Amino acid sequence: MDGSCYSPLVREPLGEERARQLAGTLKAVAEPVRLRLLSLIASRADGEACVCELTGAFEVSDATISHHLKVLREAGLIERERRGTWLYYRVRPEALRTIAGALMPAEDGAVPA
Amino acid sequence: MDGSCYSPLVREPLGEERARQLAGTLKAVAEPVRLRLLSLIASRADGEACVCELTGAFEVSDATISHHLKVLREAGLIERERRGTWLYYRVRPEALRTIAGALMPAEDGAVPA
DNA sequence: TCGCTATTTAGATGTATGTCAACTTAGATG
DNA sequence: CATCTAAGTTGACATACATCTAAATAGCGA
Repeated sequence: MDGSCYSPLVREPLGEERARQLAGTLKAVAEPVRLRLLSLIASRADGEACVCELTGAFEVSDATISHHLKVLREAGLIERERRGTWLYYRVRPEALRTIAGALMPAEDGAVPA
Repeated sequence: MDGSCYSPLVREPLGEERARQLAGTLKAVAEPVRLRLLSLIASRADGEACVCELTGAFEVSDATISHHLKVLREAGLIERERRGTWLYYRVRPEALRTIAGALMPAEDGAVPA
């Protein structure tokens, strides 16, 4: 259901179905709070964070954070694990790599001036 | 206004402003028709396509295609050039590279188990 | 200038999305 | 069981967005 190996969209025209899938995943990422949540979780030394460590960093309500985490989770971008009272979230690097790879214009990392 | 050199969001927590910028660009891409437009233009041999070559590939109206092209253009993802009666669109690879680079989880391509 | 064609803009409409307050679920502990 | 805390769900609301039809603009050729 996820298509973990997209070829870059510059190589050949994207099919209708794949475009819908990719757009769905991208929509999950294309929101400021969700981007910061992803970044906040991913940039931790141990790669994980519990909800209580996340809610404080934003000006939106806990319910909204919970909603955004759900969106990210349903898009396959993060996963969670319960340890006692707390839930710990972790980023799924393959998912990030998939969308980054689909957008990357060329394999060689050369950046033109 | 574009911040052409994001460091990946996994490296350090994304600032509020940068998250807003990145999300804005990602929103432009996070739509099936726009993804296919991007792909259709980018995968051309000469790297460009005129509107008349694009409208036929979709089931939406010409006005809608025009709207999506405008969204992509305002996000800095494509540019256009007039030649006679027709407008030719071209992808800006740096823009794609910027968002891909911001999402890429690590420089080395190693996929953890 | 007049009309022809390619593309964009404007206004209208239905759907999707971000947000919050209030309520519920789940685990821990007395 | 009663209660406390962590996190998620529900329902409502306002805003954002994709789409269409109809009208407007911009080059080109006669």
